[in-house]
Amino acid sequence: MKLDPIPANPSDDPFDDDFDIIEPLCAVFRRALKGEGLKYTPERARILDTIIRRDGMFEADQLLEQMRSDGFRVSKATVYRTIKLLEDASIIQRVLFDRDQSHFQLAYGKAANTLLVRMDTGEVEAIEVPELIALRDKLCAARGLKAEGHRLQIFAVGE
Amino acid sequence: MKLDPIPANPSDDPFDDDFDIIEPLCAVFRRALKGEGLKYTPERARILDTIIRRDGMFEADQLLEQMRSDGFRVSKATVYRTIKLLEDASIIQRVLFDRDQSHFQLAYGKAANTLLVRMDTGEVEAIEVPELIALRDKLCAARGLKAEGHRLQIFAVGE
DNA sequence: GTGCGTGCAAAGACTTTGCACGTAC
DNA sequence: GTACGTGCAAAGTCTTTGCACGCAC
Repeated sequence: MKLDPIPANPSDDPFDDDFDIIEPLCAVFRRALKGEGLKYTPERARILDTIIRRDGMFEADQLLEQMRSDGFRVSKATVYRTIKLLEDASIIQRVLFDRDQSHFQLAYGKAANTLLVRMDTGEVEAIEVPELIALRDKLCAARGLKAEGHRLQIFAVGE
Repeated sequence: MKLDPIPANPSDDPFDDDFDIIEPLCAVFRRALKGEGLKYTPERARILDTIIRRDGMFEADQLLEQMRSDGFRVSKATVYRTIKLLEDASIIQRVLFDRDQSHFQLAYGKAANTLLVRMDTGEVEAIEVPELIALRDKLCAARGLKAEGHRLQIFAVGE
């Protein structure tokens, strides 16, 4: 994929009002930015909105392509920079199951560190596994360590 | 890291006889290569041997550096090409917990899919967690799926 | 108005590939 | 002797960064 120069924008104003129809997360992001002395820009709002609409795993340039096909002017650099901010704000999290590219998913409000990956359909579902915390803490304690987090990916197929 | 040109070789003959002191895995690799009509070369033997001696997680250029400091002439390209062959032969497996680089580990004979990553020291230990299989199978069964594999990373610090 | 943000191009980091020469079989 | 392998350099990908202009606060 090799698209850097931004194509002309079909709609004149890239900043219109329905970009934040999903209020809560935008508010979270806004607050996080303000806390760092950073600004809530149309581009950042759009990017988060696009992520929310996708509602699934995404890659940086999927996001870029989708935004462009939706008629938004955004640069690759801004997408990457915003992804980093969203990660810092714990609104999205990096997944890492493909060696070529980083994948991300919404993470806010859930500790989505267990993924059920369907190898036949490609679907990825974030699931809750409370038992894992106990298991992980036990394993660490047995070695004199303190668990700070974990990540589990389960690969499955329908039967 | 930026070292491509191979430095002059301290020992004249890069191919001496103790490169395959650990017989079994070399034999496995040799057989796998023969099966594909490929050749068992000194470089390939050395690379596998170096991996076995390390006995832990490794990255492509760690391998390269170690081989060079051991006095072997090998190129980056050959290391990458051989890693791919070893992966195909299921002798090593790719780990993916760092977004910058692929990590690998010996895979032959064990299913090392749980990693304990020490965030303070950077150490990574592959551990066995039999309970995980049952847990994972249960989660899949509850959704009408069949588990094919899993991968767990636990992040911890000393206390 | 100031300082952060954006787009663009270029640089970076890891990995892959084309080519000519060399070697395992 | 032939086909595969190697080293080197260059190209490829994904991601990051320097810079000048622009906008949110």
